[in-house]
Amino acid sequence: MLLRMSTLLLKTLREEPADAEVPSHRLLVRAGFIRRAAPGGYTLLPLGKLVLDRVTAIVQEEMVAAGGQEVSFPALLPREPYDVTGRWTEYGDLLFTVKDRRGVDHLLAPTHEEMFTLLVQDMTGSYRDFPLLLFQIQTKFRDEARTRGGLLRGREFLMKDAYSYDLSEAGLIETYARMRATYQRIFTRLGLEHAIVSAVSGAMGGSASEEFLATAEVGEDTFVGCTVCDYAANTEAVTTPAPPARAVTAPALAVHDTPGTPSIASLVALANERALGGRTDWAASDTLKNVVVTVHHPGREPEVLAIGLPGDREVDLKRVEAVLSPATVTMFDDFDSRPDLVKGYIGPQNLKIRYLADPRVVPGTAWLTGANESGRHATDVVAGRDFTPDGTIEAAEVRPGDPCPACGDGALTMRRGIEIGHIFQLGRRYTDVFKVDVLGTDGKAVRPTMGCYGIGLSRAVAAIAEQHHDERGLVWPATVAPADVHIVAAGKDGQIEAALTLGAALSRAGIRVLVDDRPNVSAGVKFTDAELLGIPRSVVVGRRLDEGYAELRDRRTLERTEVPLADVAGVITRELG
RNA sequence: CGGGUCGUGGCGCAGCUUGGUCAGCGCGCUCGCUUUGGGAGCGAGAUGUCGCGGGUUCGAAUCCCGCCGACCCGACCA
Repeated sequence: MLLRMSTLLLKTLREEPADAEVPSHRLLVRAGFIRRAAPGGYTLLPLGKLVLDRVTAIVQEEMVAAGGQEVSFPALLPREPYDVTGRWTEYGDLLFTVKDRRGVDHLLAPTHEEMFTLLVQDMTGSYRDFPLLLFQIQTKFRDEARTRGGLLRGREFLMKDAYSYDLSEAGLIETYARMRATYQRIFTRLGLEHAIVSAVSGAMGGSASEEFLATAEVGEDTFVGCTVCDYAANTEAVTTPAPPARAVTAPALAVHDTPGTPSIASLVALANERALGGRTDWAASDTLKNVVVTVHHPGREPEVLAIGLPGDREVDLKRVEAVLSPATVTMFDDFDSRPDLVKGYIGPQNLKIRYLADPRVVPGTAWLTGANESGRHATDVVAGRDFTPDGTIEAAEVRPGDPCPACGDGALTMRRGIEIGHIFQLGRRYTDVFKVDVLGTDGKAVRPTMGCYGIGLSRAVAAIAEQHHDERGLVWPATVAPADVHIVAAGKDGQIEAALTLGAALSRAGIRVLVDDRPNVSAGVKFTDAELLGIPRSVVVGRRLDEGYAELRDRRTLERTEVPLADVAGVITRELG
């Protein structure tokens, strides 16, 4: 490959695009890799397309090596299969739907579980056809409420989605493990530093679920790690270690007048002021905060639910929803209709609604909490004596410094990441609804169990840019760079010709070459552009050409070395290994 | 979907409060000459439905209403 900048469709921008905020978006636009074309949609320019193709090739290669077979479905699909699985409605506003000229409903697919499963149903019949691992690389559509970050979150994006079909749980577990290892290889080859975090499986159902997060400050996902062990998890999936139950030593429950204290802060202040229970060292963590939420179970009446947690913690509704999935949860606000729920003064004693408590609320713990009367609170409200929760719930926000649930020794740290991959054991949700049965070795029907494995390819390009840049521009990993070497003809006279001659020689040796052969462009501009474009090595054919020397530059370290022109091909070939 | 900021040549911006030589600046682009190792110099040029639609007015980039779009925060997010 030999690209000449004199004819390449490329325009680098000297100034920052005003509508780009995150580094990857800014640099990809400024360096001429992408250009916005539609709300949440980007045109890949020649250089951007080269990078995406290299990313895609790596993914294809590893998927095939893992036993995957590539297929390709239409992106425009009929409604019916999605009605069968319920996703036409369950997917909600995120689903891009279209009507054809006859008014018939179609959708622009966000994922393809239905189509893959129907294909498997159509083309298999015997245990001999399994296990099966199919994948495709397809444009996916989601009517995102808010697109952001250029390629990071668009309404249209390129995704590799794979689905495995096994006839046994053991087979699924084995396939899942193989895909997990494959993903680690893929992301390592892409140069992406990543964490594998346990995730909740969400509305898709299924048991094991892990997300691959490329660490980046601009990432939308917060995940926790441990200072001691290798635990990593999405905040939704973090479990709280429960302290051991205690013997009841607290005195009997006592009710106090606490006027004007509907908030934890005001309650703690008043409790100390009045020395409730003889104490003046009340802290928010001594109080039990009781929050009322409305749980919207699909197809059922909403449930009003109370959640108890230490008063120094906020409720994290995402964590609550993760537990109660597929139900959605909102804060309850219709206190007028429930005189039994006294806003600001709710206690767990004698509640008429279901009450779930934070795991820290173990039997024997004594709390300062509401007395279920306006302007009154109670001290020494003891779990297991004065109230018994209907269960525990992971509702409290996770904080840095919280104890690690895995090793118990370390503290949790919080970092941000870009979700670039997600794998999970889907189970039989889809094979059940489509009644996919095949004959087993004993002649009896067996229902395959599924795994699902996705990688956002266009997003991965952005994630790579996010992790590999400096103040001068992009710094592509060699594995995905649009070219292996960037030859800069720095000056006048024969330098452009010499650069092109060198480029042709390298190209013949199988090296991807970009030559800056633009006439009448000053060396300074060419150097700046080379640094912005981020091709890992460049060769400057310039002032020492007459002496037979070129200059090699390393984009990452910015190191320069003089090399005899005749040796350039050899040096680069050696570096490429 | 809520809150905020913003839409003016390809890009970055000024002008808007106070309607009337305000359609302007820098970069980029074209042509000529010079220059050529760190975003060159001089000269001459081209490029705008001022996001879209309606309204007010003798007159609207400027005021009013509606819509669309972008970005940020939040909600949402296989």
